[in-house]
Amino acid sequence: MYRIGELAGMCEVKADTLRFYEKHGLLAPSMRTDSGYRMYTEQDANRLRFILRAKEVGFTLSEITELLSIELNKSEWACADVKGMVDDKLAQVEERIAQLNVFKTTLQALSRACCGGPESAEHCSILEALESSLTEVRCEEPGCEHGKQ
Amino acid sequence: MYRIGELAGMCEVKADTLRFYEKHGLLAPSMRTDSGYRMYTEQDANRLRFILRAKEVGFTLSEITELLSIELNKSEWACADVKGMVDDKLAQVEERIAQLNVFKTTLQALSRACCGGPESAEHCSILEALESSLTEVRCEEPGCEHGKQ
DNA sequence: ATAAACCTTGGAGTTTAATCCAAGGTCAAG
DNA sequence: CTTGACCTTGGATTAAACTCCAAGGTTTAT
Ligand SMILES: [Zn+2]
Ligand SMILES: [Zn+2]
Ligand SMILES: [Zn+2]
Ligand SMILES: [Zn+2]
Repeated sequence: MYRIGELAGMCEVKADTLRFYEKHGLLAPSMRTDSGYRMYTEQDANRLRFILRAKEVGFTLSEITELLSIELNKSEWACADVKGMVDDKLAQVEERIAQLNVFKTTLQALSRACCGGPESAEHCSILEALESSLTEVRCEEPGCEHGKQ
Repeated sequence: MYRIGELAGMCEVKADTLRFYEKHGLLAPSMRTDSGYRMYTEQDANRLRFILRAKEVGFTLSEITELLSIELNKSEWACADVKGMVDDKLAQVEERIAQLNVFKTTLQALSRACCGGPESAEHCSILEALESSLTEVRCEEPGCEHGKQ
């Protein structure tokens, strides 16, 4: 049996986080002492580890709530349900990666187009691209060939 | 000159968003009518387009505020300053992509390990992995070979 | 002259995942 | 029997970027 601070220390979260999880229905201690202290069992600790592992994979707390409700009633759910959640999350992650790759490509083009020198940004091709269009990225600084064919 | 709704429609944002940008110092209309209506000039519209392009690249509004302050005082800044911001953002984006790739890899392993069939999730390898460790991903369903060497 | 479509303001709500605070109660050591 | 470390509660705050609302004023067209 662990007090809140012990369990928190063990799992490298803050006690506040455990209270937060309790308030949001993810993890309640199995007991309280007579004086009201939360006492977590080993089973509670395992539940917390489940939560933290699911977070590592990118599930939100509300998705984890769903996962937990499956987990403690496994026989009423099919593999398909569980795998569906994983695949949905995978699709979300992939979509976000794709969007970030668009950002990345544009940022790389902007970076390449600017000489990054100490001269005035008056003709900085990054600013000019943002002013007019992200598709035209060329450095106009005299003597600077960045971004030019 | 555009009324707020016109400019919003033109740039495919909501009028509320323009009021929000004004409250946060990103974009104020150059004039008001006698009755208090916001009137945006073509220059204001260009500033909005600048903001929206910067958002497309993944800058936050507070970064865009900084970018705008450079943009309207270009001569006091160097190319290095501007490129520095782009490169910082690029590094952030790359870091986030790397984290998401970790999620993705683990999710793929989880997905591969589960048969996704209609049978009970009692022995679902996804749940088991979350219960014990993300590194052990194997399907224990009788007859199911997913995730097994 | 009246209805529809637009605009104004201030303020509250949304989402996510905590984090922090104040005022007070509990427990073990010395 | 008093410190100090720990615990309790409820409620406020954070960041980000909107989004919505109510109550009322303005414009424009019919
Ligand atoms: Zn240059
Ligand atoms: Zn430059
Ligand atoms: Zn299976
Ligand atoms: Zn399964």
